[in-house]
Amino acid sequence: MNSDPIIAARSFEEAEERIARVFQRLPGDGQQNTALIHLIKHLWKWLAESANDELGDSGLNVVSFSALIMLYSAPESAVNPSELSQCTGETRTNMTRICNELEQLGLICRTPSPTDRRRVDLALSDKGAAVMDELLPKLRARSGVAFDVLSREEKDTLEGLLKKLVLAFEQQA
Amino acid sequence: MNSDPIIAARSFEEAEERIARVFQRLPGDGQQNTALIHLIKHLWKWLAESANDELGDSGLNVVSFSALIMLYSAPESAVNPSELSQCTGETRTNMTRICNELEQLGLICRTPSPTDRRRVDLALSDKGAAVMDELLPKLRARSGVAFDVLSREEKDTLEGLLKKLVLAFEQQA
DNA sequence: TCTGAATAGTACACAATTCAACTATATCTA
DNA sequence: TAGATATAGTTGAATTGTGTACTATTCAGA
Repeated sequence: MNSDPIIAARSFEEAEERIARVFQRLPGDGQQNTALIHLIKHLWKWLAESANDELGDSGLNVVSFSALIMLYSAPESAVNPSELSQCTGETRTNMTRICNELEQLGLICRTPSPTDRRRVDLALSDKGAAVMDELLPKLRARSGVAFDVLSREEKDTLEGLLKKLVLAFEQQA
Repeated sequence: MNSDPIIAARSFEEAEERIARVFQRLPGDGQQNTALIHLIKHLWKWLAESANDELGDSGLNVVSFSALIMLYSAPESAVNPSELSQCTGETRTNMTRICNELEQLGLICRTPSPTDRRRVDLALSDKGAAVMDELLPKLRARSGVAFDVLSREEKDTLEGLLKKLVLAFEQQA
């Protein structure tokens, strides 16, 4: 889809070489932390690029899609833009804009909260649910292919380590 | 620094709850992959926000800083914008703009490559090196605090798993 | 060696995101 | 209960990043 993809390694060897090259240039202590940061960044960039690619002509991108996931997965309960921005890691400002888009696409409905007049309750529309029914399997398949290089145990280990880091980071903030 | 920080968990419990909440809303198969994606995204967002915060009033952000790291770590060899964009994961377009900024700040020098007349050789200026001498320890300290929740063995494991994923992803692309 | 394909760098328009500020409402506390 | 403080949502300006297209140069193969 992109004419100038960010990550364009052609082969296993090329990718390894690139990583090694980056590491060579980061001497001294703290090297491993820096390496981990680079890996995490590249991973996220790839995941985002890949998802955006798959979403293609749906009019969605990875951010609006992740907002829809949250609504899709909790159809019974009301969700507010602020919660959404917390869950997705986007700013509230950006979430407002994303909700505008999603509303214009007819994928979500905004209604004033009956209990807190500052709030807006968000919900998937029928059309929104249908779109997600179609898109979710596609996206899962795409990321699944790559994640399947890890065994079940490795995924569990990775999840544990990443959670540990996220919690440490957030505790620090 | 930011008035509206993306990640604003107040406590360990709150963060755990938030993660659990996200996971609750992602039923079905592929759940773990989605969980991993969310963790990676949040981690990268936190790292970027944290670094940007530390960079503060230096006039740099996490992207221009990572470009400078590459130049700082290879002072002897010439580096081109394209290499830089590969290493940092930014588009070439963006790297051009970043180099413009860095040049205006007097942190880097652009000289035409003597061997390939399409290329531009980039190098840190003395001022650029001085700035990095000052900033690098700060940034390393900041990220170190959080990464230190992991033992040496855990970091090695994490690095191994992340590398495996990056390579798998890039191979697929 | 000539020609077509690939690469490096860039400019410009456009898209996405953030920052700062504001209104309205709710909550907390003296 | 009054006043201060915090939260929810939004807007407009500014920043940051991308898509497309272009020139110049190099490279690879007929």
